[in-house]
Amino acid sequence: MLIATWNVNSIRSRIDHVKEWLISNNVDILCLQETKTEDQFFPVEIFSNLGYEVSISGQKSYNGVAIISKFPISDIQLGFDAVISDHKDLAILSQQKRIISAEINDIRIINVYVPNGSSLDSDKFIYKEKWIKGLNAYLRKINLNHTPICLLGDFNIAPEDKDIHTPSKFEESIMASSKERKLLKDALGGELEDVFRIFEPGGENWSWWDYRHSAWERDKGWRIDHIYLTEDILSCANSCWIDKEPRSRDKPSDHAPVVVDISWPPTEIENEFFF
DNA sequence: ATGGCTGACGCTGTCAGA
Repeated sequence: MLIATWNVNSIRSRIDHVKEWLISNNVDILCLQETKTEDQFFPVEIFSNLGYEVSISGQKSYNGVAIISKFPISDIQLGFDAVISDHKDLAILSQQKRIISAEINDIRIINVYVPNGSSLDSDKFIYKEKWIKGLNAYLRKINLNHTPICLLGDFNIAPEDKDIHTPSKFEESIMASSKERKLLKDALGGELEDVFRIFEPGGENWSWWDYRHSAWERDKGWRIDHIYLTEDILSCANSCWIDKEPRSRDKPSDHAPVVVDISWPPTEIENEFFF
């Protein structure tokens, strides 16, 4: 089973790329970020005609997340609301459509678009901080159910220096600061593993290249799009990769999709092996 | 070479992203 995450920077501008990529890669579950459109304008039919179910949480112009799945989607949670209904910052966190989760094939899929934060001294950074703390509370609550979790999306944080093309140029700057890295680490709670790093421990693996400064042509990127798995599914993962092909195309998103291949559900043999 | 690109909105510019 293939699960993928892709910040498409407007689904309506990128629909042809997304459709072709889905077909040629036979992905089972695709989580999108920055769809940038209200639900009524989301091209649902294009995906349903390909045999996919679609769950969306969008807004005009900015943000927006969606789950596209070949398997039935159930127990959809839009935003933080239902999961952490008593959280102190819920009202402001709900203003931006940045998280959608659902049960698919007995896995809790949580698709996130973490705020960028602009710079560490901005109001937007305060929002980013609140948002990640909200995610932390959300994950603690979900994890009480002990369900397998796949948390994936655009985190707008490079977890380590090796996730940045020239780390010395970005010390303690946005997406690279120790403060953001700690917030993310705390939210993961020691239970969610960055599956890309299990298979690719080395550097020079980017998922985002700035549109400016010929960053793509010079391969000056960052790895800010991640897939995190709990141990129960992590042990079933076969590989994880960043597909740079869509970024090389004409009129691309500035992000490339990240894909994980999982043998799911686990076979009887594997169960016997484990227990 | 890091606010020297891109998309949305809606109009000839402004905001936001990262």
